[in-house]
Amino acid sequence: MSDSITAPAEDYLKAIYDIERGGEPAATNDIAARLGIAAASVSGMIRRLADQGLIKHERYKGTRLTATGRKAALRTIRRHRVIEAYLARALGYPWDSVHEEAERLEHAASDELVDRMARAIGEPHIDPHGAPIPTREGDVDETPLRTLLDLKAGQRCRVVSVADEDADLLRYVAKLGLRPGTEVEIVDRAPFDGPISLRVRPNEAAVQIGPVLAGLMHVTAIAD
Amino acid sequence: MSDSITAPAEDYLKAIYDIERGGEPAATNDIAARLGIAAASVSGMIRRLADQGLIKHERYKGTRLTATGRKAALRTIRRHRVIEAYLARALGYPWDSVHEEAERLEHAASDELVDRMARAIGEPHIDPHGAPIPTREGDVDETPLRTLLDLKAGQRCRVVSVADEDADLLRYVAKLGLRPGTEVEIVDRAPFDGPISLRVRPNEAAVQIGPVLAGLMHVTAIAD
DNA sequence: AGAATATTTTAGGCTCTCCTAAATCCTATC
DNA sequence: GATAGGATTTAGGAGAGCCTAAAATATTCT
Repeated sequence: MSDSITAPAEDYLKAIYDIERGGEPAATNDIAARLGIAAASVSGMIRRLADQGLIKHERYKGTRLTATGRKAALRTIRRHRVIEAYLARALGYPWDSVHEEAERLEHAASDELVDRMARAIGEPHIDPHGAPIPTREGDVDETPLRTLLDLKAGQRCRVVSVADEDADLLRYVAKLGLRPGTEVEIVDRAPFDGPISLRVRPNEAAVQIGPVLAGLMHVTAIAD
Repeated sequence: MSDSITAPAEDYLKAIYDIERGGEPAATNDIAARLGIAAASVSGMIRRLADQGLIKHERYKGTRLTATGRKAALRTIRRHRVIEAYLARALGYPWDSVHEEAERLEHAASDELVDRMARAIGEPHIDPHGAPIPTREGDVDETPLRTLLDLKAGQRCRVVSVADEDADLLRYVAKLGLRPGTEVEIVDRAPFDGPISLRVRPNEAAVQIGPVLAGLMHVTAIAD
């Protein structure tokens, strides 16, 4: 069975894909941190994945996905995001709790099921957090996104996605009115990594968010 | 983690539950056959399940579920059957292919998801093969069912369920018009375990089925 | 450069779930 | 009531995936 990809292996591939999007090969430590396991355990799995031709690893340097590995990662990501979208739209799940359920289902659902789910909700191209859903063929929009940290006071933008799956955080974001799709104006930015002041709705008080949260809010600038 | 039930353990409990319905404690060999693994492997798992208090095992005698084990088995069976029903009704799965998908999902789906699925399709009490769905509380109809083998020529009955999940077999059963709910009359029974002749629809030719298939067809007699 | 620090890998262990081969126990038949 | 044949269990082993502790390598700082 050296060709079959186990559930943990799928998680590694997803993690490596995400980290690698930053440009650099994925460091062992970063993979370990993202998966919440010991770095030593990652070394072991890296060997197995490399043996399967899913990744390319240079000792002490880092890890990159091969074309095969990338495809496998995107398949898992598609499953995950389609399932999230389906749970939210077809079964009434709140957006802050779809992630956890999808995290388990993505390893058990067949491609057939995922396709049926996608069809049932009209072939969505984003998940409930605004992240793009890869196509069956493995194409995704990989345009690098800006976050609220990249904008200056006075600029306007639209929230595209929230780069975190923590339920509490998502609930907080929703409470502030910052769900994907929302238009926002940067009212003010305090210096020294201070809070950012946003106008979410005209004629309402601005809301303040810290730089950590701001860095998780993917946005597109809106030409004025 | 001695209290958490792994996916393989859930499969053992389901198997034991099914076998035990025959009245006798489940034999190691029968469990092995049903799960498609070596008998020696079953001995090992039996020890673990007994340690967890899920089963009672008497060496060389057999295995029975404890109350806790029974509850766990029924929870898994509920998951499985709700998922089957949901796949068929909400996602258009053909009845012959829901089993395989449900077999994997049942170990990954949360109770929350299963309940939402059940609600979405109107809290069904049977799955696509006619098998009863246990309630959230773990109650099931365990009335012993008769099969076509228990009836004589001339008797009429209604197909309740098909006790097999093989896709080809299910397709064949459907082709004969013998889906659960169908009314059937025994036209003739050849002796010496010969074929059984059934009238499925009035004014149509009788169909013949062998004793193996007949033994899988659960029915209730209809008072004439 | 050389030492201190951080990262990564190796070594050795553990659990789970499966395997085959060999013992052990039960039962049914002669 | 001994024994053959079948069922069951034990013994020993394998691979996945995790762990901690220690060794190896890379990087950073003085």
